[in-house]
Amino acid sequence: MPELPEVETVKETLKKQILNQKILDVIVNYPNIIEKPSVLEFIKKIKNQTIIDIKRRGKWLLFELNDYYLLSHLRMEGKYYIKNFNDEVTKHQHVIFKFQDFELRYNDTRKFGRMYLLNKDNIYNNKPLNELGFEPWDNKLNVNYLKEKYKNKILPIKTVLLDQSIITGIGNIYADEILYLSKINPYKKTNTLSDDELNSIIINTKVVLEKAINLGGTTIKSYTSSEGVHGRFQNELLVHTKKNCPKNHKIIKVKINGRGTYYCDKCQK
DNA sequence: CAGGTCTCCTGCTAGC
DNA sequence: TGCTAGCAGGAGACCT
Repeated sequence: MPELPEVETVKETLKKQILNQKILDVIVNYPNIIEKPSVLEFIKKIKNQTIIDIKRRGKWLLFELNDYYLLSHLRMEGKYYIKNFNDEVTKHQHVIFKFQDFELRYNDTRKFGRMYLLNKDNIYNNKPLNELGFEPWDNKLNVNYLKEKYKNKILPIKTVLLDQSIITGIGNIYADEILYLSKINPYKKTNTLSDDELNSIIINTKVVLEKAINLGGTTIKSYTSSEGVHGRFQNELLVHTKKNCPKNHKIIKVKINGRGTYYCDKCQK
């Protein structure tokens, strides 16, 4: 599923493909994908807008247009495909952007993804971007910041790592990997973490996400095909979906706040 | 305010 | 073999 590294990869790929393209028309086959504004207004406003730039904030894709920002969250299964006009439209292709020579199709099996079309000014101070915490590489993400954010949290650290308002971009898979590398038990109450443990989380968040971005980037060449992206990072996972950890201890699978969680109780204390 | 639960969706799978 | 109930999961809504 798309987490920060996949979104970063999608962004870089799309930049090579659709920058400076003008949206001549848009077709919305499943209206619920469009969160704001109404579908009619969305279609009316986006017509004749040109893709000036593509950015990323957390797991959000930001398409900068002349007068608006198109924000797109892929959630579980959202993907973008470049297609020809005469390619068959399959049942999971919900939003189709038509350019002069080809089209961009938003594909989403579970229909969880969402799009916003927002006025260009002040997007970072409005929903949905205004409540996002620091990017993993932001200098302001330090031990003191986490201490302040974590001091009243008695929830398990696994749960809190997924809170996008503190650090943005960590998803379920990477949370498990970060905690393994940090040698922290996912059940550990967030407000009991030591400074060293907080520092480990900050460092390993960057390590895990950077590695995933690099691996995703290497396989992105196949992205323009109808097959989509198959990042290689999943071959590098240490605990998530694994039977044994790198030290060959048995991995435990549990549910923490409804999320499948893999960890090693010998390596993670 | 913090935390718990429900909801949205569909493809896949365990179990009969 | 074929059917179905149940599960997975990011994030917002709603409740306590």
